[in-house]
Amino acid sequence: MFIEIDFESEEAIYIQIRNQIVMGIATSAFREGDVLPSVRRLAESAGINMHTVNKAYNMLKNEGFISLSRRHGAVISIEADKQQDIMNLKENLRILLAEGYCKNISKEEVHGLVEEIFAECGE
Amino acid sequence: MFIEIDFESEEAIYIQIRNQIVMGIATSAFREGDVLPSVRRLAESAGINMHTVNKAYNMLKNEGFISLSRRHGAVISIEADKQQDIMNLKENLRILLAEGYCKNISKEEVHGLVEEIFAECGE
DNA sequence: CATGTGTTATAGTGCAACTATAACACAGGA
DNA sequence: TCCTGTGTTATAGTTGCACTATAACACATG
Repeated sequence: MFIEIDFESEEAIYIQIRNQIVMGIATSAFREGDVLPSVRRLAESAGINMHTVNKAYNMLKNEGFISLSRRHGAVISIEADKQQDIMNLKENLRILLAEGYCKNISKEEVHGLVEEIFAECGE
Repeated sequence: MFIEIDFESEEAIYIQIRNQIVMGIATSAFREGDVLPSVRRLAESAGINMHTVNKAYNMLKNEGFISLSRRHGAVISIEADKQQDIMNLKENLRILLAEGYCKNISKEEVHGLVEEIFAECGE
C-alpha cells in the first residue's frame, strides 16, 4: 500500500497520512498485526519529514488504530470501545447529515450512500 | 437562536459558528429568508472579533448556505447542487464510516444512527 | 446627514504545521 | 561487542493560519 501526499491539499500532511491508513485498514489493505513502514522510511518515500509521519502515527495510536514500540515498530492493532466509538461516530455524523439535510438530501439518499460505501469497502 | 463559543474547544471559533448555523438551519431554528445577526452584533454578543464572524459568514456563503449583501445583511439562502452536494457528502462519509468500520461498527448500526439523527432533527 | 450593512486594508500576537539536526534508549543480529 | 534499525525526545527555525484591533470604505435606508 502506498501513501501519497497531495502537497496542494488544504488538509495537513499528517492528517492525509492518518486518513489513508484508516482507509487502508477499512479496506483490508492493512490487517491486524501488519507492520507499517518505519517513520524514517515512510518519510523518505513520501518526501516529507520524519516528525510529520511520527505525528500521524501518534494520532493513530491515540485513536486506537495502531501500537507503537521500539521493538516492533508501528503495528496495526485495533483498540475498540464500542460505547465511545459509537458516540464519536454519531457526533460526527450529526454535523455531516445536517449539511446534507440543508441541501435537501433525504434520509433515504443517505441510507443509499451508506450502502454504496459499504459495498465499495467490502468489495 | 444563540451562538455560543467554547473557548476551550480545539475547533476554530469560525468553524464553531459555521457548524452551529448549519445545525440551526437543519433543525429549522433558521429558515430560508431569515436574517442572521450582523457581524458586529454577533461578534459582540459572542465576545469575539468582527472579522472572525465575517470569516464564518464567508465560509457559509461559499458553501451555499447564506447570501451576503450590504443591503440585506446575512440571509439564509440555500444554493443546492445535488450532484456536487452528494459527492461531497459521500467523500466525507467514506472517511467517517471507515473509522467506524475499523472499530467493528456494522452497516446496520450506521443505518440505526442515521435514523436516530434524522429523528432528532425532524422532531 | 447619520446610521447600519458587508467589505477591505493594515498590523500585530500566538500557535500549529512542517522542516532540519541531533542525540537517546532499546532490541536484534553479525 | 559493535552496528543497525526501531520509536522518542530535544532544540530551533520558517511559514502560514487564527484571532484580535483600528480604521476606513461603499452602499442603502430613514
